Amino acid sequence: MIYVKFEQVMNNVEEAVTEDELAALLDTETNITAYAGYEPSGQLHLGHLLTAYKLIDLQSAGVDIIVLLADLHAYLNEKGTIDQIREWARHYQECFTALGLAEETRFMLGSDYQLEPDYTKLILRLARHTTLNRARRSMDEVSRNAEDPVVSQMIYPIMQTADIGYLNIDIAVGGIDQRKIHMLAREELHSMGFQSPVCIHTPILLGLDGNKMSSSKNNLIAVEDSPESIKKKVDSAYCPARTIQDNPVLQLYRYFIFPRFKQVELERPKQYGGPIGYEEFAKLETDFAAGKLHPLDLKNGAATYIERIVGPIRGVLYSD
RNA sequence: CCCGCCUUAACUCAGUCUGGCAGAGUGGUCGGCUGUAGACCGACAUGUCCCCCGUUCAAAUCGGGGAGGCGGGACCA
Repeated sequence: MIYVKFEQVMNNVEEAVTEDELAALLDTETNITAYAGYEPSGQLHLGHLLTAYKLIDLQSAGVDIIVLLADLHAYLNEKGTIDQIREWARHYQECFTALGLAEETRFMLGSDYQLEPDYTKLILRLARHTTLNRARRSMDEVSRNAEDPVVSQMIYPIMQTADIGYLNIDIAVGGIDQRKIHMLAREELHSMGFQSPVCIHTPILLGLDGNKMSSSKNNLIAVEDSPESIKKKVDSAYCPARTIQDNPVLQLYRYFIFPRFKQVELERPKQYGGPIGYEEFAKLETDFAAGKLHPLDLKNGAATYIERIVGPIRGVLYSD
């Protein structure tokens, strides 16, 4: 049973640091806590879902879940005014609830505790032990302006470290872009007498155009996208025939569709072979690589199934 | 506190000396070619020229004031 839990938690994960520690944690009887933090800014998109679904995996493995709506982090990272960010935070919580996190999930707003004296002291201790170079490098993948960083962006990683210690987190979940901050946290927390968190890192999705995902380039699918919008975005996605390397449409199948549907049925015009079904991603990928599956049929199916995943979330969001 | 440089399209930047319709590349949108997208070809759209005041028939451009960024200097009993 434990092995099954571990397999589920490790599915579609870029890395776990370390797998042994993770297995040991899942093996314990005592309650353990996992968390992921999100900067509330911009629409929630498929990239966010990757970590959110990982939290759900952990939840079903018996782990307590904290979702941190990191309003102060977003502020420190120049994502907007506090008021704008709070507005997004409310929206994020609605989205996370809608997408299937269980009722007992704890949602926390960073500012609810990050201004407490004890927390502040922890920040100062961490500041005392963290070099500027280390803090800056840890933010390379997280901050937008790699050059000309502001001091607040140096506070960001030590606050994230403080969160993990302060909230007694056993497992920190995040995209692989969080890696350097998490490694800093493991090192610093350990040397300061806290336990180091196990870290689970999900892949960073490629944008639909094959480049880095960016809200400003409109190459991502948001949970609020209409079926028409999803269809249009998938249609225009980069998808060279027989190429499985860095193919954003195949990513949709790997990370979203197959984990949720046991049987995937793709429509296809008779002249090209008629409908075809798959039970696992590997087989679909092999067929695509062999040229047995045309990109357009792949896209049509992806749009249909992604809508089936995102549609219900959108439905809950707009039900009131 | 002092000195120098920078700020123009979503991005990177020309243009400022010598005032005269706001530019290029990348990106974007639309179309053609492909049973998808990309590539390629064709077309289209970019805008608070950092802000304010002044000079002028006319200011991105000249003068004054200010803001933000970058670099240096000075201070270091």
